[in-house]
Amino acid sequence: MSKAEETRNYIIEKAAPIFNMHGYKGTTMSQLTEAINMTKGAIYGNFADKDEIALAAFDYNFAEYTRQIADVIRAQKNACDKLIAFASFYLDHFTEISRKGGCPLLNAAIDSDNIHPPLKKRVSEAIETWVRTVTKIVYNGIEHKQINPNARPEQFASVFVSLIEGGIMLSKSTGKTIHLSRNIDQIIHLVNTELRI
Amino acid sequence: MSKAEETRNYIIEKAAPIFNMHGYKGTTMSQLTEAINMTKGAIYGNFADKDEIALAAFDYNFAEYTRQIADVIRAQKNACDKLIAFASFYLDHFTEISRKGGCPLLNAAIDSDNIHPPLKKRVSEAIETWVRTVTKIVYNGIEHKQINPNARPEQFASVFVSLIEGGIMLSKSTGKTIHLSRNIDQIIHLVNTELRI
DNA sequence: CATAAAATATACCAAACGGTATAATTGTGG
DNA sequence: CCACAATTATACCGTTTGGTATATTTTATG
Repeated sequence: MSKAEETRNYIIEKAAPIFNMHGYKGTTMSQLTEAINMTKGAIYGNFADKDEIALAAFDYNFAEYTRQIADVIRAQKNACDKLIAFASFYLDHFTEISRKGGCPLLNAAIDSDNIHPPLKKRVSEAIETWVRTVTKIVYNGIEHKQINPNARPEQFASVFVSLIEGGIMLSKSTGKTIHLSRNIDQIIHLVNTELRI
Repeated sequence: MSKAEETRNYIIEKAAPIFNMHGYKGTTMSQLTEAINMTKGAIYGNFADKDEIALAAFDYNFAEYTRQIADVIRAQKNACDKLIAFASFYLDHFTEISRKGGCPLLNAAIDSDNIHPPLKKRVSEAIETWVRTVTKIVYNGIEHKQINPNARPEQFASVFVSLIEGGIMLSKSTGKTIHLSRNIDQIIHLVNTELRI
């Protein structure tokens, strides 16, 4: 990794939580220079504009979650257990997620809407990727006779993602973890009663 | 209603969708003067600062939904039907909701986080009010022997609100109504299989 | 170790930001 | 219809915004 790449990664790493916490418009170059500990000239030597940093920051945040979720899923063999581990990840790490400003997917989806089309497009794709991941787990479960063949994978995926995102929103906003906790319970209940064979 | 009140309401009415679409930081006084068709001096003659307009705009948006939802709920007698009508409202009016920038509760919750504590507090209270409304419907249903006494009202309420908000987020971001549609189906299914007697 | 190239800091820019003092206008009660 | 008060428009303020030209420093290479 060249020096340039290293610096670029360092900037993204520091900028990512700032953008996630304050949003695109809410994040200023001054905040970034302070957090990154570099001058504006230095940052602009590595990025064309604020947009490019914001997009890279979102990609970084999303990749970080993707990586962690992938680990959690891989650790389970049964499709139902994969889904439960997936959902439980958010409850188990809620404090940390909260400290970093909440779910980047949810934040960026709301934040980019009407103010940043390129970011919105990227968020939209990330969401679809995520829904597809859940859908695939269910299909695989059906294939391996771990999940009821009457299950509707797409239907389940939308509900699954919504319960997680909705739960994070409720718990983050009210400061009460119980909402997310109830939603994860619901997911586990759904998995065990409607999916699991 | 005095002239001053009338003007104040007019300003709020015009400002509300702007704030809902672009967020607090994303909304500028220039955007407001243009939409309201008044000069900055005139607006500042009716409001102390941007904050006051933003808070009033959120209250307006929330009240607007509260009013419509109340009508929809009142139209049904059975608690289960109230819940289904409540949820269906969002699917039936999704196009309009989308055009106005999505759910104000969700938008303001994300938008105010880390950048506007007074607004965040108000959003938090609004969310709790909303969850409590759903909870009460379930409790009333149990009381009137329309809902299974083993139902858990608080659990259901968190799931109910999350499925709606999560569905709006998914559908709004991806541009595909199907996500919200699946979630409303899930709510109806839950009501009919787990709540309804 | 000299030197060219790459990266960073300094100092600045125009534009847009939220906000305000004051003048012009409009509405209103006698 | 006049006079006073309330409202709105004009013109401006200091600050901050994202961004850049240029000087300085650091890094890599022969």
